Amino acid sequence: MTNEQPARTYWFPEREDITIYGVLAALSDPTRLELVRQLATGGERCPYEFCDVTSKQNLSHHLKVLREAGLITARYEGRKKYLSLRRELIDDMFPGLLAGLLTAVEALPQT
Amino acid sequence: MTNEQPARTYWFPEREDITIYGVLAALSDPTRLELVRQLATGGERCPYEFCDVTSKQNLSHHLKVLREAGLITARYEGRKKYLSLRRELIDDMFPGLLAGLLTAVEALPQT
DNA sequence: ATAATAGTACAATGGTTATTGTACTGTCAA
DNA sequence: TTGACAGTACAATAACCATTGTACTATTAT
Repeated sequence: MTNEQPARTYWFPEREDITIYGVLAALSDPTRLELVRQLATGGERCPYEFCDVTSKQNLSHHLKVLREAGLITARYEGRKKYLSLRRELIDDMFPGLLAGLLTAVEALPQT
Repeated sequence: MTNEQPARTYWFPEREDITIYGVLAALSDPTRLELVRQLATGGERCPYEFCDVTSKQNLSHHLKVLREAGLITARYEGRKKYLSLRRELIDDMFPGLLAGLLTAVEALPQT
């Protein structure tokens, strides 16, 4: 049988569902901050490209946290899944926040 | 007997002890974000001026978290204690972070 | 001295969360 | 069909944390 929809679909928060507390809490974890850093500097990524960051179960968990906080979105192309930062939205809601954060993260001693 | 020192002295982190993770974690709590907001907009404050934010024990706890994260410092003048943001240090280490954050917090629907 | 004020220390509790192991679904290549 | 790959769901555990209650210290005012 045919399935026109992507294999799995999730809930993504709208603008009014996103809070500064949720965003900050999502960003306050080293693993998630690293994911955000790579998405910010490298653009779209597939989840399996983050396998060196942590285990796949934990990766799935952290991606869920980032998604529910409103920080990332996903695009399905064929059978592949591409993650990306919701940069315009976050920059519009919290101007300077991501920029300042990424500047600080890039200046960290060890990548 | 005389006591030349302030009644209580604490450890305050130096620049090399301050991490982006600690700062973000400290800022990801609504209570602490409110304290930081008031310190940023109103300048120096005495702890008892925050009694309307939460209980004094909890206030003491959150101020400790903010202090150990490197976000605030204290000045003793006579018997009074004045809290303030370590604004120059944070702005130097994480440019744009506090500014973007405070912009977002000030834009929140309810203060 | 006594009471009031400002602040902290400590224990307890309930809730959250990061991590791991196991198991499952769906897709692709052989 | 079989196996490998990509990803998720769920349970369990351990750690962390926000909050509150009780008790304590130190200082000031009466």
